[in-house]
Amino acid sequence: MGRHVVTIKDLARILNVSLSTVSRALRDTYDVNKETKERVLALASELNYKPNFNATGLCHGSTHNIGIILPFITNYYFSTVITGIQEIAYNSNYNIILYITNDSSERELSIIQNLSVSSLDGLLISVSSNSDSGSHFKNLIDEGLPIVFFDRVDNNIDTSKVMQDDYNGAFEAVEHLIKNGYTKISHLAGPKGLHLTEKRVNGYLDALKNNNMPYREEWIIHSGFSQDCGESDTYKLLQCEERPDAIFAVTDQKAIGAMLALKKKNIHIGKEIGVIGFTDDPIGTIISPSLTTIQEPAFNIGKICCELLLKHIKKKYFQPNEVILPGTLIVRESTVRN
Amino acid sequence: MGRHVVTIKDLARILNVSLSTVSRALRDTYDVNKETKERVLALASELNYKPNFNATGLCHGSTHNIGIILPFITNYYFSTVITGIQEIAYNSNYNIILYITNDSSERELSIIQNLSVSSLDGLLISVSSNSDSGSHFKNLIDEGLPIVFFDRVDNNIDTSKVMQDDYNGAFEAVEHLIKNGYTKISHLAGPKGLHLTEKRVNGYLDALKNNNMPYREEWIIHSGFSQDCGESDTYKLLQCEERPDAIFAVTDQKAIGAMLALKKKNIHIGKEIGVIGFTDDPIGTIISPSLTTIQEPAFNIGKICCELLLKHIKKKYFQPNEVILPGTLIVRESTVRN
DNA sequence: GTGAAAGCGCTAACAC
DNA sequence: GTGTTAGCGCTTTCAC
Repeated sequence: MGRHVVTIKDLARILNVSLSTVSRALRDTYDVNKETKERVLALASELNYKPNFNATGLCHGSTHNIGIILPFITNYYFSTVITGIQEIAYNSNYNIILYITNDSSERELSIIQNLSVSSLDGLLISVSSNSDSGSHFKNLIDEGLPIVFFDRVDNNIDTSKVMQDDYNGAFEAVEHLIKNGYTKISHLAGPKGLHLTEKRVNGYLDALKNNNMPYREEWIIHSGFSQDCGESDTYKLLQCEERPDAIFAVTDQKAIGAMLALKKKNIHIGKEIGVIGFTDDPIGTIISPSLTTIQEPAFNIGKICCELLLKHIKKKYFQPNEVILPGTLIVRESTVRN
Repeated sequence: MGRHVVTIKDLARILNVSLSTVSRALRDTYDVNKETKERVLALASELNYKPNFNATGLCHGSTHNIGIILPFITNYYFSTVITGIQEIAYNSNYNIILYITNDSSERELSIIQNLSVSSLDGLLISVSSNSDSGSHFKNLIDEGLPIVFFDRVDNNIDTSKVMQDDYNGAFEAVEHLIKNGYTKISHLAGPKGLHLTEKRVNGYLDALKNNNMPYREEWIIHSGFSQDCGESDTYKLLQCEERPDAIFAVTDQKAIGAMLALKKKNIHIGKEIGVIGFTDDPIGTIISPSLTTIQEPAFNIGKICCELLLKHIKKKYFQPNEVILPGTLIVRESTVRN
């Protein structure tokens, strides 16, 4: 009961061999008498021996823990990314330690400042809006901690990054609207200062330009990622001097907010105003009309950023790598002008 | 660069005092000369000293890590519970290590078997469907690891549990349907063998009985928690000899599936067939008609189970505690017979 | 009030 | 092929 866990010492005592022999047998390394090894392994499994990670960690200077710092887990995108990360980590025998910032830059800062570098082998990060933690990330990197950014990256830091193709996704979304006959296309953008926001805005602007479509400053509104922001921004859009006939939202969440606003105003989605999102949250198939969107490869982003991090951990000087995964246009009802 | 992290030794050398003095100063314990202490603290903060958790863990036999084992994180309920857990853990300086079973009992088993008890101070668990890990949980407990179950509990194990009031929630859901004039009430139940499933079934049955409502075996269908299950089960329900006029679904996800099926069959939700769920997933306000449901206190469940676990960790023989949190009926459009 | 030394569980030279 | 020993970073007696 009293929490006595079996140690290597117990095994050695019982089998009447030395600690090192047990250690060697357990790790299947060096030459150990086959028979001895089998006896050790048998006893270990019988007594349910498990190595103490604190001890192995101390010896190796490693912990088999990787940290994840991200804004939220309560949305489809992030929870799916984590599931992807976890898939790779699990198969490679790494634990994942979760830190949630609630998209608050203060919380993010406090997490990083209190982070014990020695209790982590590596770190996966998606920064908060208005993050001012750049220099702290740099400190961590200087202390030798491998870091990979995903989705919301900090562009001033030279390390590996994994993200969807924000620019081309936005470009494709807007071209889709244009092809379907919409001519006054607005954009519900993300918070300013986020790399992802900027990329999607640029994709939006370039698609308009490339197709000689009109652009008005009042058609682009920056705010948070929430559904509520999408809803209230849409009311503003409806007040525009020149009312838009289509909305490209930076995320599905905001697109859903927009649709709710349009419904409340009895505006026919698709026919009167087209709506396209970005994510492919399953909710887009449940809402009516269903939501056209750019699908993000969330699960793969999780897998790939974890794989990349593990490479960094294994090779001391692995070259920083930037991976950009393409999105896929998924056409549904919200952009059909029937 | 070469990953040299500042240690207590560095501080001692630089300040020309002994290791123990530094250690004592840092932990604000024993008598340390006020001035010495200040010097140590100043240098520590200047050099950004962080204790090595592996080392402190080894000394104390503790790690400040708590594990969470659960089926999924990609749904509203679980991701919200985790956010609650994280809130408490963060404030108490504990890390959370995430293990996802994908609702597979094999994966769950493998996770538990490979769990190094010595790398965890405690464990929070929501079991997978068809879990057969009971005896393994018992082993962990015998080894002295504090465990708290939440939501999906294993009833054969004597330890703390935190859950919503499944029985009364179901009871209230069904009474609500009855009050609104529905008389042939069906139940899309969860997988057999899960305590939660059973409780909700019992609440359903007792509410029918108490109100002298008819009950037919064909009106209750057991299957998984997914939306797809809800959808296909609903088609079965529509084939019943005596077609039900209301559906109580074990979760909002299944209720959503049911609504989708009803919509495809052009059945008027509310008027022809009422639908009520259990969770209060935000999607219930987005779908049309909006979904009546029993709200689960997911965030609080997370907070409370984490608080309870911390109590177990601190007191060696803390009495197992069963906490049951009430749900709240939230009436929306899907149960209105307009 | 401070230092020396042992030890947490394990690994890794270094002997033999 | 196996044992001995030092040491990872820190805490904690036990001296002084």
